[in-house]
Amino acid sequence: MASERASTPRDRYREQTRGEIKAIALRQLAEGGAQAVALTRIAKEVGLSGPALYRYFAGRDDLLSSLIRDAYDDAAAAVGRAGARLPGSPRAGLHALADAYLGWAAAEPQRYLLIQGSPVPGYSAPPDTLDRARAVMGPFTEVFARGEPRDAVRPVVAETAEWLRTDESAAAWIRDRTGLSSGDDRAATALAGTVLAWSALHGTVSLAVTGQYAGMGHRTETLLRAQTDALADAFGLG
Amino acid sequence: MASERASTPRDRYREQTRGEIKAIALRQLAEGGAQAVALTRIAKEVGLSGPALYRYFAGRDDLLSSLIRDAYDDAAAAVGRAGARLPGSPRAGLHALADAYLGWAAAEPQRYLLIQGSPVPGYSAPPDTLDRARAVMGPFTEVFARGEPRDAVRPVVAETAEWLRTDESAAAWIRDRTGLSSGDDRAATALAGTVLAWSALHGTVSLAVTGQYAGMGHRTETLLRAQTDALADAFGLG
DNA sequence: CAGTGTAGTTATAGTGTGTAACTGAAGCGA
DNA sequence: TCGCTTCAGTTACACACTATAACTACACTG
Repeated sequence: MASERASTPRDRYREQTRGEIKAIALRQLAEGGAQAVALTRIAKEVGLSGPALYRYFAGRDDLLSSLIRDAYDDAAAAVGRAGARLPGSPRAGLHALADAYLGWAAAEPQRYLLIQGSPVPGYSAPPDTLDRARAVMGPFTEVFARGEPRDAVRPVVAETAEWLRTDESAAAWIRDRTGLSSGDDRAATALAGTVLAWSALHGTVSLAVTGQYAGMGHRTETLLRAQTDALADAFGLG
Repeated sequence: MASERASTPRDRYREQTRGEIKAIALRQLAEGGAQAVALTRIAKEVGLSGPALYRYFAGRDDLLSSLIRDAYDDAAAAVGRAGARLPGSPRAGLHALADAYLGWAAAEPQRYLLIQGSPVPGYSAPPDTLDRARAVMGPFTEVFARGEPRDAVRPVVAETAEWLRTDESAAAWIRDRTGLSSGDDRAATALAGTVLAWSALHGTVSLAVTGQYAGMGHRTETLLRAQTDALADAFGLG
């Protein structure tokens, strides 16, 4: 995470302090959500006095952005690990990826909410967020590339094909992940499935993580499995 | 909303001031999200000085709770209006309800996030929230009561049936809405479909409302239609 | 060894929630 | 009508948090 190529002792010390600050911030995040990450209390804990933290982070937003980047990378790694050993059938692959996604979110609820929860107005995401968000969902493209869209999702595939025709960045991403050119129908299918999977996952996972299924007799895994199975049916995944 | 049966002039005055405060809070909410609702700035605007607001609301949480209650009622009314004139086919009915849900959320994004966004840790929802949340989704039960679950969603229906057997409050709710007894398979189908619809709607609508589809070539309506069509297929809605 | 950059300090400003103690007037019963 | 109570509203204050400014002291570099 923190580049260990720090040359001078000063740089090393700096990196170490930055790391300590982030570690405490991460704990505060886990305990009370983003809202609970407070520079003053971090400073007290790390043994510095208030404004000293501004030597290490430009401000609270900068610190949160750093946590957000790490969270995206961590989530992408978790989903990526599942993607690296996908089972043969696309449907089983989709389930494996969805389980990995839910598993990470359930293990790190506040970090999930940090990247997927409702953004606080006033906070603007760092520009590299799009790439990182794509990285999380990347493995899903490979699964849906093998789909054969049914009626329910055909309008989305059509819209996605149109999008791929005009957005070079999205086309390049799909090409890198699947090797499919933006003219290929399968590219649009892959991307459409990924977006729909993201939407479905987000719905169930965020409700689960915020405890809104509490008091209902549902296991989150069962709900998620139903969503992904319905999606797999809609994409004709075998 | 505000009971107009206030007897004494004092009560009337009080209700009026409460209304003014809520109106300003609502505007601040619309402009900057829940985080932007600040008692001090409300006080300045209404011409009072700070602590005076505590005569009208026990605190910031109390004011937000009041806005939350109103938002639930408003959302329930919007979905309920669609539910009152449902078309013949259950699938068309599901689409109409989903459109009404999305329509309300898109028209009032910050109020939608207030009730469905990630809750701020530290804030605890008022106890009558469950009833209000149920009221929003109520019309969906009638649509799914006519479903015939396919493989993808059968495990959820089974879990729901078990839940209905043990939770009298949930059973009573379904009975009131659909007239189905908790032993009836259709009761479990209705409730399972509603929970899955809630999850799918929440996923797509909250991503749309927080602008996370921006830059993608998707219309939210198309994505939502695909989700609901897939769900309709999974429940065999004609 | 002089000069520079940087980690750290205190002081201060600003914004927000919330409590305490007081003031003054409206409402009300005898 | 007098006097008590209730309540809207005030100022003063405590506390938490973000952030900037101005200063100090040390370490590194030429």
